[in-house]
Amino acid sequence: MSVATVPRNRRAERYEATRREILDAAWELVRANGLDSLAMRDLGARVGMRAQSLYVYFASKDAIFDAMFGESNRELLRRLTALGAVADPAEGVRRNARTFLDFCIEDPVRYQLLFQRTIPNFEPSREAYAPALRILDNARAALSACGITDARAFDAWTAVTGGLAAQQNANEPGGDRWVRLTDDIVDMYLAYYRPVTGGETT
Amino acid sequence: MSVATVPRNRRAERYEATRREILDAAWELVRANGLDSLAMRDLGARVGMRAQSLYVYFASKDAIFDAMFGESNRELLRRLTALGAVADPAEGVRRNARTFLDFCIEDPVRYQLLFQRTIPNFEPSREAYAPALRILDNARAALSACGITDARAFDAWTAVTGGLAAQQNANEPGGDRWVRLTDDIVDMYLAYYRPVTGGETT
DNA sequence: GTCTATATTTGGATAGAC
DNA sequence: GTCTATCCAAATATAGAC
Repeated sequence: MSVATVPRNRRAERYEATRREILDAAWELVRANGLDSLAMRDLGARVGMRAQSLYVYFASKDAIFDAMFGESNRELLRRLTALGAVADPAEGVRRNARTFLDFCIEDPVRYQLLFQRTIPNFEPSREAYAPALRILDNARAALSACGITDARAFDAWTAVTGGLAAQQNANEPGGDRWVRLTDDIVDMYLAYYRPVTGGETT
Repeated sequence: MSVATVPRNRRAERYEATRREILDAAWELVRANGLDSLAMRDLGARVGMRAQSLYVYFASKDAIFDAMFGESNRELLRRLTALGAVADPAEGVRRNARTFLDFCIEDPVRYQLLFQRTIPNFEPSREAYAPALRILDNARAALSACGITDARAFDAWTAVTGGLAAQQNANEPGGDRWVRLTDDIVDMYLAYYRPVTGGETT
């Protein structure tokens, strides 16, 4: 249990801190002006640099979006895995849905970046995208605990939960007109797709 | 029953025909290259004009998008009203959903224009948007015939149908992995939201 | 009604000095 | 690692001749 096995590297630390600062500024700007109008000039100004200096920290504008995409995905995955186990599998599904939807509506711009893919030419890297797969696995596991394992049923799940988020952000960002229906929608879904034998057994 | 009460105006007809030509070319271009990369230069070239000459027919690029938005909305409304009456109200709901979803997936770019609102700064005019309200009324009427009149239930309806379209176009444009679930989703929805007394009575 | 010419804006990115 | 100086490209839109 050594206290400091890894020698600190002040240069690298400073570099990382600056990257972090740039990303934070980027989030502020896109929340204020929209995803598509993030400009390197503005971003530089926000952190007290010229646009050109940003290229020391990020290879391109898309690399900045990619970092934002990646950290958002990791955050959602973190929240979902933090939920832990519950006795009632239906409650597990409900919590999964609520967590997902809270995440989607608390920052519409982040939602747009992750799920709408509206930035011209931007394609997330495999690394940034990876957590999304585990997020889906997480939902699949929650449904599986309810005895729902069918692939079509899972597609129906992504459609109904995604639909709530989409309607909310498109028609009433910041409100709760659609997301407050989450529990109803989960009830409706489980009533239809849960096998009558019920249950989490194999 | 006069045959030609309105005198033809060859000049105006030519003008309208050219506008139509420009819009058709715009549709071709956005389907090929994406909504956001529609450029006046390219559009001009497509119809054999310089970009500048397009301004004789449309005041701005947004005016072109607005015309596209309007005609798409009118087309969807036309299809929905053409459905007419059915004996079984549940079948009416199903047809409404199928018609809507077919429309959404047959042209993902049109879907994006109407429902994703991803073009920077573009806001449809009131006139172009108007049919959307009647499209919603149409769905409300179909559900109402099933005894579903609650506002929350209607929001749930737009979420589940919209969710199918969104998932399909986002994850598998051109495919049917999600839209083929339409009838299941309608069954699920009606099973949950239809009052047990059932029925189309007043 | 179409053209040429041009204004204007915007924004990503590189080279090289310090 | 930050700067100045540029480059380059793309696009919308206007003015005015023909």
